[in-house]
Amino acid sequence: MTGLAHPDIDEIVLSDVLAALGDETRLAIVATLARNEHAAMTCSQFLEFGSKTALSYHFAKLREAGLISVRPEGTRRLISLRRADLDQRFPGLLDSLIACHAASPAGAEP
Amino acid sequence: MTGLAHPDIDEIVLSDVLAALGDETRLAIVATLARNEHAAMTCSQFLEFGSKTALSYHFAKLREAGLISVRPEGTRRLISLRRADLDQRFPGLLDSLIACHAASPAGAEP
DNA sequence: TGCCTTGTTCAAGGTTTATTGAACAATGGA
DNA sequence: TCCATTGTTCAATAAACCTTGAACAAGGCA
Repeated sequence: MTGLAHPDIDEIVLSDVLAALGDETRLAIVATLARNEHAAMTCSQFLEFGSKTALSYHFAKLREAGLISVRPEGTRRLISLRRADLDQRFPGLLDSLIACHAASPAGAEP
Repeated sequence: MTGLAHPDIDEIVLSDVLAALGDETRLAIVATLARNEHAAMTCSQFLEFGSKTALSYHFAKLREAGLISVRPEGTRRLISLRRADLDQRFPGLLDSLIACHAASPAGAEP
């Protein structure tokens, strides 16, 4: 088992975080996670954003950048935003990003 | 002349901005511009970050993403952060990003 | 005029990215 | 046990990325 590597808090790199979010799909995933921080979300709840394979790829990107944590639970994976870790490493950044995305989502008025 | 196209304020896209900043070189360029917002900067002041050609490429990326404006002046180009435009489009984002970068620059302690 | 400086463009190259479909592993329930 | 569900891995592909060096354009100054 390779074991679902997550970077430590102080291994989270700003440019990696921004590169991970510099993609509409991953930005939408993170925004969705932020909107549902109370609930535990699984990969299959994001199928509107892409195929299973594509999602697996994007979740790996987000996990390696330190944005999300992935915890196996039975046959599925519970996904969550690393809100506390990110707030500690980059205070205010996540809120700022999410507010900006909410104010101008990808599919704004034509 | 193709004419140095700059996106309008409402054409600036969040994921494009983040993708542009998801690169150490461009992040460092923007941080430098933010630190010297009073002065007018030219391309050659950034040679520590890469070759002429590489810089030309990165400046084009930043310009197309809406982060900087480039104004020809004689034989050189005056580069500036689109601070006001960005603050209008994404309030607080630029300050947040710059603060995060300043708190954990690329070349932190080994 | 001629030269120097500043910066762009081009073609080439190697790397990384994002997507797809097929095959696989593991859990859980009938 | 068999089967459905969940999600990963693999190989392949097309596109985008970043860097390089050589060549070019244009302004300023002698």
